[in-house]
Amino acid sequence: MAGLGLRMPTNHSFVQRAKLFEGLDAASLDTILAAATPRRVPKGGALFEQGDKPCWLALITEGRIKIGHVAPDGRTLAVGFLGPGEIAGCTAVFQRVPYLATARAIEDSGVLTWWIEEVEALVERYPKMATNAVRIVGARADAMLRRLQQLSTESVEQRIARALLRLASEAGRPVKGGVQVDFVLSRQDLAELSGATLYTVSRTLNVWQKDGVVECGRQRVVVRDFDRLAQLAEGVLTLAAQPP
Amino acid sequence: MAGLGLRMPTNHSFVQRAKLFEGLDAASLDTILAAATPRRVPKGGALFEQGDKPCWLALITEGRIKIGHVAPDGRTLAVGFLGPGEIAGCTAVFQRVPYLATARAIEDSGVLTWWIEEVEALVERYPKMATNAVRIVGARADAMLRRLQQLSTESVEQRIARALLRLASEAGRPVKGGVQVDFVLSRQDLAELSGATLYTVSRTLNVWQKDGVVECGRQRVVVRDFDRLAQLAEGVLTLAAQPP
DNA sequence: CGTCGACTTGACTCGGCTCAATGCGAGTGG
DNA sequence: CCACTCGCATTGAGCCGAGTCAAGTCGACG
Repeated sequence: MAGLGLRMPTNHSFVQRAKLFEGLDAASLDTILAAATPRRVPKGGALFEQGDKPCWLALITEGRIKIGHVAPDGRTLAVGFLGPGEIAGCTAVFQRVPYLATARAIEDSGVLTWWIEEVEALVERYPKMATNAVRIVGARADAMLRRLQQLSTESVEQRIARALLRLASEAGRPVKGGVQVDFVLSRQDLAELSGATLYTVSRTLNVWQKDGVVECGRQRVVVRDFDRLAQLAEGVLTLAAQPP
Repeated sequence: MAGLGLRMPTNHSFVQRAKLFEGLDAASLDTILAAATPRRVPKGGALFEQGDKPCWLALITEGRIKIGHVAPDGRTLAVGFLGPGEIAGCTAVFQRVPYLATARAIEDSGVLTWWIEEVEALVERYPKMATNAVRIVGARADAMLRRLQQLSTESVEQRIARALLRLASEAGRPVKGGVQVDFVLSRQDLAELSGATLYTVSRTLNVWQKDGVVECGRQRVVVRDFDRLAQLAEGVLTLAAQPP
């Protein structure tokens, strides 16, 4: 806690805004913040690894964390990308089961962490946190169910469109002529998010680019036409290989 | 509460064993049971429908409930089948969001229900319930993630094998020469569980039957060889259409 | 300037979906 | 007790979306 200097107020505001601490008064928030350890995670570093027993909860203050799950056969599924204000590790920590995914920084990041013992003590002291946790975990379960539904009924093109739409709205930065996903995003990442191969993602993106829906470069995607991307996601529109 | 007669002790034991009420003392359990309304749900009846605003939580005491999610385009995904001792509706009720799936009785069933207002009052009074709820919802999120992984990386044959394996171990009744899934289970149901079509399920099951792994009839499946079914689930073994 | 990782593109293959026809078992009502 | 019927299940033929593999090209960075 000592030596944080100017960063303290910033951390305070993150804690204040986090859904997990919603409804708590200023004094409680102070106590909670006092129990946190700030950490830096370099690009490529892991916050926790799939299979590790749960040791801490992390509130992201800066940077971007990729949550990924790898199957026994080595194939990877991207669960999501988390940014400032979001919490990583909560399903594992609150359930006291091993992390079911790996959290890795895709750029230099900063987080606040709470040891699992502290989390449990805090929950005991502030029961409101438990009900907040149910909502957070529940929302995650809902999101999974929706993805499951989409994966089993929709085409790859639709799923890629949905993934992009979500990224652009959650982590979009306005640039001239569109909205850019605000972190490095490879074709491989998009493939892992949408349950496709990087080849199919590449082809699809190029077709869309020719039609002006997106503009893309090396590890970078700009959404140019939200409406048409939404239509692609709904399956109303298809651009993926029509005969000449 | 009056007029339950002999059923009371039975209900009590269900409440006692439910994960949601774990760690509560007898007096608390009595209070909780007193707040419950027992209900009968006829075969085909709905306990709640996808999209309804959450009104109650249900603990199943008898019968079998199918949880299904339908996509806008009408295709259905089976989330799972719940039996005695399991709880339906908890993700929606604790989050206070509309039910994201429909719960329908596939045979005449009995449940204990708690109105959402009562649930919230009980949680307020017994904070332990909130932490139990986090675990239940978290386990559901985990299960979804695992299915998502399987759906995006494994073959249809593997997924059907997994679905059957789970059903047989969760709701299996020993019969001579194997374990039978203890409720009516159509090919369509298996398809919705594994993300396949009923045609593929039918074909797959027939191949397995010829090899003695399962035995199946109208809305009925008996697992004869657990080991080989497990191998099929892991992808170590394949029976699905080898050339003569 | 060389190397390496990200990306593109083409050719080929095939698992599993679609559609359509038919079979079969279990209730139901005469 | 039989015939009807309805919903579940089987089976075949055909096709196509998307995965796989193999060569590339391009751009960044040391």
